[in-house]
Amino acid sequence: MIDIQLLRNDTDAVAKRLAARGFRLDVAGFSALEDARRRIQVATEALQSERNAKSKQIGQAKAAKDQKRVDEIMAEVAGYGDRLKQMEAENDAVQAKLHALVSVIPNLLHQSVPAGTSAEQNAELRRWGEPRRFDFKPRDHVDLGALLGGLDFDTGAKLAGARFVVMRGQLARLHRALAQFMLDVHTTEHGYTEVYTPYMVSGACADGVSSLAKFSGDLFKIQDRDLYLIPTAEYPVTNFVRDEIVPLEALPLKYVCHSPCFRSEAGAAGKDTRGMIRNHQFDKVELVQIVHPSRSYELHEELTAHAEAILKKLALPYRTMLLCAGDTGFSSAKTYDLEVWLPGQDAYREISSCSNFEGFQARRMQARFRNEKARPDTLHTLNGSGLAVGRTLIAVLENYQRADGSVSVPEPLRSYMGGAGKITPA
RNA sequence: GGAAGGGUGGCAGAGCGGUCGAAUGCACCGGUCUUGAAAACCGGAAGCCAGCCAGUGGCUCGUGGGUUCGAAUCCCACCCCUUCCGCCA
Repeated sequence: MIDIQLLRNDTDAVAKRLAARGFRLDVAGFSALEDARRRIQVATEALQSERNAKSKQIGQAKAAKDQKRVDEIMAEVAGYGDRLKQMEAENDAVQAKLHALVSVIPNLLHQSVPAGTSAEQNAELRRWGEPRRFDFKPRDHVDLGALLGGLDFDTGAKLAGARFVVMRGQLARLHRALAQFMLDVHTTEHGYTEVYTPYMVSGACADGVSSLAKFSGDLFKIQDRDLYLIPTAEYPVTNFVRDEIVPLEALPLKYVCHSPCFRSEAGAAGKDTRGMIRNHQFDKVELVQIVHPSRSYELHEELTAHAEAILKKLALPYRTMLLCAGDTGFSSAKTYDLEVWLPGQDAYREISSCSNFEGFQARRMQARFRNEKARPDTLHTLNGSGLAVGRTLIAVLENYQRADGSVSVPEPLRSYMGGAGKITPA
């Protein structure tokens, strides 16, 4: 949620900043609603105050055994109940309307975010690694998977439909090795605490990190229950601090979580249908940081570097993109995407997304810390993939393939693979 | 699934219709004392919202409703936790 005070005090400026990301704020509508809210809330609270004062007097009169005085005041308060009930209902209604309006407003963008409406306008900040030159025509992961006998999309489809995969043998093991490797690096080298969480969260948690009203269609919901399959471990992990006041000295909190992710891909029909680039279920190792507002941008850079470190250790060429205004997600103030080189697609493809949400999620979640003046204050939240395991598997297969269809195992993964140096066709 | 008990401030734990947003203890912060610390003593301190910013008002004792002039206290529903039994990875 954006800062409601800021929205009230400087509505036009906020509207202008929102326009930068293509969101049109109905300024007149908001102002009218806000005026009504102020009027009704003030009036309601004034009447409540009066009621409370008189009730207190009744109590005092009763204590003084002054029955005459009690009857007098009771007569005065006679009509209050109904009037109050009506005003409170009116107040609730306008508050709900206002909340509904404000909760679907996206975050304000950081000033470093470039203008733009689509991914084409994202800014490439840096490249690392040289895409390998093949002396044969490189296969994509689907062909490699078929050759190696470890990626089975037919059985995935038989079990659950399109956008599901079954992995077998050495490829299943490589997939596991990647997740283990990432967890080990982040815990031992980058200072994260490993966590294991539920793979379903309540609607309140979902609404804490994003807008459930706006994006519930992207999630798989459990029938007849207020539970959603998580689309990323960001959902459970960030909510660790919901409704909490974190002590200052505990910051920053740094968590790493390996989990499956479930996405309906509702708006992606026909996109990336080949292979396992875009599945309904995939594994991801997620980095989450809960930080002091004064350090969020510094730590955002650090977190991004932590994700990049995995790509470097695996010697996978990648580039770092700064998303433009139109491509930055609802809750984010600033997002870096890491794109890995995929020879099979002859393109860089997203493998990690690292965002600074500033206080946007924290305000939705009521996640606070006790600041230097011992007052509750809004936290900042960060997260990033470190990395998407399925896509990393694709990247390893495609970048490490040999002419005969076998695949070398990157050095850092060999100890996780029982020392195997390569994977060969079955 | 069955039975019982319980959800109150950072924690523990009173209160069970009326100056209760809440006793008390621990922890915490400030002060006195001390060479310093501890102990002792004195004092302070919940969160959210609104505001014509005042030592102002409202809301909050799991959540939502109800009764009442007045609810942490009474009634209803729901959620969650604990223990026991059953079942089970």
